[in-house]
Amino acid sequence: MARPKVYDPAVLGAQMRDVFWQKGYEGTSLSDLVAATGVRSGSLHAGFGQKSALFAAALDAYDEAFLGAMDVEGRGRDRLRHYIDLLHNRVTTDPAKRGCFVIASASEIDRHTDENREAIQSRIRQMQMYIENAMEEDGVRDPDASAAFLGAVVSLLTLARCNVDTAILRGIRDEAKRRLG
Amino acid sequence: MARPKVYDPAVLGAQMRDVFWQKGYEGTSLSDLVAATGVRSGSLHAGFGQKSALFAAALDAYDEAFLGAMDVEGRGRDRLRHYIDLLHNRVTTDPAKRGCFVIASASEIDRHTDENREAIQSRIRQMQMYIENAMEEDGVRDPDASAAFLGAVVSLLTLARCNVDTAILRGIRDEAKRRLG
DNA sequence: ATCCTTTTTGGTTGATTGACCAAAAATTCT
DNA sequence: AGAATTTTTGGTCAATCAACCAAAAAGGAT
Repeated sequence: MARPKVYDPAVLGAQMRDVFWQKGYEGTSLSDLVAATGVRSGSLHAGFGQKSALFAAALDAYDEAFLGAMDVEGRGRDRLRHYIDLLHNRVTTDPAKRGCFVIASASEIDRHTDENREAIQSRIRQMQMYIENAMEEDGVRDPDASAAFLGAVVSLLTLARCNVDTAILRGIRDEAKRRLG
Repeated sequence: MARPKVYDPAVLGAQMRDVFWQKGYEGTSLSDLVAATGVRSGSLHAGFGQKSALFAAALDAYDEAFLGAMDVEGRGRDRLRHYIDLLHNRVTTDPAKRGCFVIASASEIDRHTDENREAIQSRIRQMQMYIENAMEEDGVRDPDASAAFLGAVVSLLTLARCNVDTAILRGIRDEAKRRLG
């Protein structure tokens, strides 16, 4: 009884995610989004809301890549070893060197709305809990080791954008695995 | 034989540094800079050049805080232990939670000019060499340990902005020191 | 005191930004 | 076919952006 949407909100979210991912929040304009999606600004506003809502949708579309990727095989610290291998591999083979959308967004967290700020921080907290839970599968509760592992993930994803020597990224990965015992 | 500058370029650089530091590169406008410095945009352009040159000056004004702070007492890995203590302390007591200007700039590195991109990366490289040199003072050459320490610094400075549990920041600091032996 | 040089002022520029809206188009249901 | 409903189109809107410039102001040198 109504005109159907011509775009798929899910693929639209993914397209916007890629733009925000590469250009940052302030760095992407509405017209950037229009150019990347082929959807006019009027439709974007009607379908989602203002810019901050577009970003929220982009963040949702990223979950599969960041938190979803944590569903990796193994148990306990084995899963963490596989996870950081996966991250390192993904990050070093990305020709665009985009690093991680969440971490990049965290670095410009001041410029987000309260709502999106919370959404970003929540994802980092989820990462922290994922790490702690994985270690507890081995009966290990070591807050400092968890923090160090989270730090390794964060630094890996940050430095991936910076053209640093690849030996550094490898070193961070290997040390993180070594520390797990 | 000419009208003297009414502003001190050094303090002007420091003022601009603080604005860029808090708001990011794209996030700060010329009028932000004018408001913070009291110097009109015409003078800024005449004295420095376009926006990217203003940022370069701000980056220079930061060196004392980032690389200059590495002149901490001790030798070898002792110096690294003091350094990360200093960083942790500085970062956790900053009410504005600004983290590190260089790391924050690295996260939006795509949006900088080639020149500033290089300036940012160069500072990270300097940090890496500082770490390696410090370890070599103890006769230790351990690229993975250096990478891990650099990772700890980067993650500490990144997460400092994100309202994460302070225990995480402490954990990252302590693990970095522990790994040094 | 007057010239000379440089800084500063105060403004304009054209482009771009995010936000919004009314009218046209598209589709399903009756 | 026509009514109802939603999306899309294409545009406007004020605000802001970075960049630049001519003229006024401020000294130091002579």
